[in-house]
Amino acid sequence: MTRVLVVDDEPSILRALRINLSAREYDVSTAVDGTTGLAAVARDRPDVIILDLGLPDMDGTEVIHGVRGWTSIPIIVLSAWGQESQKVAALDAGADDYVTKPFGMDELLARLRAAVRRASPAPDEPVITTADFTVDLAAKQVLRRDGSDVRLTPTEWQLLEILVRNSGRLVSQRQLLREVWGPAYETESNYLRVYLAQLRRKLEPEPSRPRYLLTESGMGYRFKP
Amino acid sequence: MTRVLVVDDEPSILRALRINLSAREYDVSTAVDGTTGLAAVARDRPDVIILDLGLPDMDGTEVIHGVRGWTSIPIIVLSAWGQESQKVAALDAGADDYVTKPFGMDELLARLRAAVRRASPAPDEPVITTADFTVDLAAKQVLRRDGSDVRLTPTEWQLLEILVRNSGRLVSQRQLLREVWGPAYETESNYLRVYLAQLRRKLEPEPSRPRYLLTESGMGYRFKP
DNA sequence: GCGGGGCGTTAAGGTTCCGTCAAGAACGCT
DNA sequence: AGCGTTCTTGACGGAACCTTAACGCCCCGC
Repeated sequence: MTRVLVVDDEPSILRALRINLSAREYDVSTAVDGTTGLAAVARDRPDVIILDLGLPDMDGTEVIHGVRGWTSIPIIVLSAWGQESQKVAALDAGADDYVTKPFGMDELLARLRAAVRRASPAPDEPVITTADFTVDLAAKQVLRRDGSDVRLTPTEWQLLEILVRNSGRLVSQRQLLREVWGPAYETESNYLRVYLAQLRRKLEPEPSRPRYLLTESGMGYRFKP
Repeated sequence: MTRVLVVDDEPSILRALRINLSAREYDVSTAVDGTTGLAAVARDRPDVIILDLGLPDMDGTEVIHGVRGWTSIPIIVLSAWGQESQKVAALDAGADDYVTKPFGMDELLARLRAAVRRASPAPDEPVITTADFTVDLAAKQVLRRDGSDVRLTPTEWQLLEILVRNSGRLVSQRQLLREVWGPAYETESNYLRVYLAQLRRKLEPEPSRPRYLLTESGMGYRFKP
């Protein structure tokens, strides 16, 4: 769940944001001035900060500098209309975006999504580990326990990937054939026998007695982690 | 020098931006519609794109999608006042920022700086070391173990940089071709064979038996540190 | 006990993919 | 304009890969 920290001294805005963000499955925390805001950043480590420039205790750019001193958490600045120079100063201080009040909630949410998207370029990096090997889907690599890597051909890899992505679940022969070879090959179960044997020879400690790549006779195959 | 591509059909805006950006040491190129804009992106590889949504030939979000399909170059969208929903659509399509016309030049410049700063930080370690050579991404330099530097052509360097930045991960041929030569060359795997051979001749102790620049037949290439 | 279907294994052919070389075109610099 | 570097393009031998067929095994029903 994405964590948002809102730093603003106006209760009405705080309330509006809390309601709208919570409704969209954000985890919201708030602070009413720069000092507690900086403390909250350090404590909560939010994924994104919404910062009002008009704070009672310190200048907005100071808060930005205070945050940028040690982290690159995205900051979206909020402030009253006009104030062109303030805008420039905030962006140059290290803010990521700027929204002028009054603002549309949809726009703020869109900018929020954009900021979070930019900050987290690696959406998922799944690695499946067994007692004998690890499968790294992002790197397209299989490593043995001793660190040596297993060379897989494109077809072998496609097959393994589907089975691993459905870890523990039974995958039917038809589905495997369709996803690897195409819909026209749904009955060529020969291919599966050949390639499963090759995968077992490369991955299983005892290929003749499979521990990870299991056959469910007449139905399909299953990867057991 | 930072390269900026401006896509807009209004000559006055084009002219104003060209003058202001050039004066601030940006390298400016322009395009007057979406089609030539997309072509210019592939050809010029700008560091940032300023895109007007009101183009004569295609919808702005289409242009954004066309760019986001293969690269994450920052996009700053320009458009007439109001149009809240357009704003949201553009940001969700992958734009990085949004400025409404009429805009202050100072604000645009500040947002430009913010976009460039976000896109090109050097947060990770820019030096990769192997037993035979070190790659310094920041200095764009490769040094042999004995200290002599390896001369790489621009294309060789681009290729090596992508592989090194994805150290250990498999990079598909399509991705390499797209990022080095552009989306139109996705099938020219010939180029990869030629340049990989050249890189190996310059970097590998035994070019015919590669240790760092590995081929995965039918899938892509991998840099192994 | 017998036959058949599903599965595992192996190996040979044919196809695709890769490494290598070289020559001409395009580019940049003086 | 001339020169050197770099990029593009084509061809070829060899390696890697996919397809296909054949054979033996096991389990199950008859």
